[in-house]
Amino acid sequence: MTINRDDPRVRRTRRGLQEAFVRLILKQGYDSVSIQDIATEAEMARITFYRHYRDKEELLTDCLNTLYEELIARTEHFSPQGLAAGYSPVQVLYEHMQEQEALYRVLFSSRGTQTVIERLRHHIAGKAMEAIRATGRQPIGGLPVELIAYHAASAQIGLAMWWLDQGKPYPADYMARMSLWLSLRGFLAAVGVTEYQPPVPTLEI
Amino acid sequence: MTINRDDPRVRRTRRGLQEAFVRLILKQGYDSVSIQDIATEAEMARITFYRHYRDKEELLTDCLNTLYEELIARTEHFSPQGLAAGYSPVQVLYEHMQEQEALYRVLFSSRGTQTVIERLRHHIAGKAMEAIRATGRQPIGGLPVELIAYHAASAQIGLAMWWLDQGKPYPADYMARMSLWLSLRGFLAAVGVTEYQPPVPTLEI
DNA sequence: ATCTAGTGATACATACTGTATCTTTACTGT
DNA sequence: ACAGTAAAGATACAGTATGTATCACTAGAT
Repeated sequence: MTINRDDPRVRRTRRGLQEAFVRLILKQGYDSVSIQDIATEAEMARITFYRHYRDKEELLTDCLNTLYEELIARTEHFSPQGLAAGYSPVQVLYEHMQEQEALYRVLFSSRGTQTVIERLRHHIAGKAMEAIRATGRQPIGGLPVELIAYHAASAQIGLAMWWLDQGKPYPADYMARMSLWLSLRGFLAAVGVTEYQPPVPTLEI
Repeated sequence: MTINRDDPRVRRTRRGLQEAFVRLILKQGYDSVSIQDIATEAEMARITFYRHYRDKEELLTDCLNTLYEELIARTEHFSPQGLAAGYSPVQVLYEHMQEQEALYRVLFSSRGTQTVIERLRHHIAGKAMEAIRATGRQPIGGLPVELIAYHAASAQIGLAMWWLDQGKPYPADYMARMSLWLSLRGFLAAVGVTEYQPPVPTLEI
């Protein structure tokens, strides 16, 4: 007696619940949204929620899975060569974010722990900006300093998370030097490509 | 009639609650820990929790703030020059993670939305690994391919989050090209430093 | 030794969760 | 168009978590 997802009533209901949930999360944050809230916002009986989802978590996953699958489908076309050629899966990500801004905001929306990570990232980015200023140079191509700094800070924190998650496969000291080196010198230098130097992006085409 | 934090009983209580909370989060995940659970684990009356914290969220913040302050204090010593010289705030981060592994696991521990980000990061890292293989070269200095890939993927996603958070200050297209370029060429190239090339880190000292 | 402030025990109102039962409404296939 | 079926609505209820109030107890400061 499972529910038939092709039934138009079911599609309406599920879509209604998903959209209501997204609106509420953006308005008041994930934790403080109750299932009654979702049902009320979607103008449905509370019990209808339970006919489709076990809990809030499952509804959230459902919302974001669709988003994820959509993005993945679009990046499948890319050949590895595309990466160096300028147009890349990253481009697809940004386009997709433009289209699905609300859902991406939910995806990235913070819970308690996230704000501390945010502050940490901000702090590391600040250190990076100091380092840039200390060189006494202007970034080439008018690259915004903030952007360079957050790029580096995100890489450092992300790699640190990966390291813990993987059960610390390398020594901490090696990771730290490695992580910094990669931010300083970049992907191409890491694989020994020196003959190809991609052009610096500029704001005005 | 606020509580005096210098009272040894208060310090004991708060520390007990914090430690109990961390244990429970690592065991069963943030969402499924109730305040009663925390009190039981800390061997205290439930009402004692409310005398110190408004809710779970506040306790979590308290736990992580201490961690954050500790880390920040240690990175304050660094001059900007240190960054290029090899020893950096990143090194301090990894050392701190070694010491406070449990708390960092809580900090990075995932909620629903996080696992989708995780999958996204994994996917982008996969694309990056394809790109590395497509060059037909071996990473210099025996750098692990996975590490290079996750470094890049984290930077891309982190910068995308920053972009949304800042209210999309630059065009999506520019961000995408910029973000990719930074990963490819790195921080030093971005600020036009070509005369200094930091040595590639190696595993064995 | 005494006063004070923090903790424990108990109780209670409220809100949320998850399920059960029955009725009403909307879709499907013929 | 209509009968059969499956989903949604209405109502109710048990179980649990939250947040607060009151009073008794006990550890710490002087």
